[in-house]
Amino acid sequence: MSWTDERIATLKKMWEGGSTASQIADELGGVSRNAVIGKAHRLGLKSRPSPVKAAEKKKAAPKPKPAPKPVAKKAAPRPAPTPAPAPAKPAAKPAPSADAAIPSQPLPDKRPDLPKIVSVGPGGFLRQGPGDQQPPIPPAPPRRLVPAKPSPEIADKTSLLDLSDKVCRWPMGHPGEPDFHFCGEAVNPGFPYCVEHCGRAYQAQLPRGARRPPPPLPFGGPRVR
DNA sequence: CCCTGATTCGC
DNA sequence: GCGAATCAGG
Repeated sequence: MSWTDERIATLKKMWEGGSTASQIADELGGVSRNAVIGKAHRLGLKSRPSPVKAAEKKKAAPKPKPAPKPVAKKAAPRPAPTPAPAPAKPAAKPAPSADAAIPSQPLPDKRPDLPKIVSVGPGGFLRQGPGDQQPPIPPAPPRRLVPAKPSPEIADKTSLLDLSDKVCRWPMGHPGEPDFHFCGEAVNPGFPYCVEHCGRAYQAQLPRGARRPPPPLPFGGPRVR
């Protein structure tokens, strides 16, 4: 297996999305977890909450004066850009007598700060049937759209990075090919594909013997692994 | 043990 | 450049 643009794109996307190297490797197929990590490093991607590095201790890193302010600011005192300190504690909390002490709920400080789940199907499209497709997907990753537009050739094509739940995810061409992209048409509401490709994806089962020529599967068939 | 990512090093 | 082997923390 070689690192094609598409595979690298997927690697980057998933890596930055928080997927583990194992997940990425499994998704890409044909590569090991180590290969993914190695590639990620070579690409300049790095770190992220790594269990091993998390235990990094601070040693002799004296940085008491973080005041490298090269910009000589004139008489324009900044109006406190970063206030918002935690409400510490209001000195004295007037306890209402010795009774009627309504025990404030401990409130288990739950923070929905879950890691983004990046679930990319084989080839980068999300599979779902007409019947079962609803809640799980919406959490559209608040991915930040970056100026990543490397390939001018496919500038007007729908790339893996352009997929959303509003555009047709039908793959055009094959992953690995330089012009591989996705349909990108407006989806048939409720489906991951546009009307035309829904017709391709969801075909009524015909009686035996009356089969039509093989409907082209995405990518030309399931991946062999 | 399992998992994780980091690093090394022969290819 | 690649990735298995190895290392090291959780």
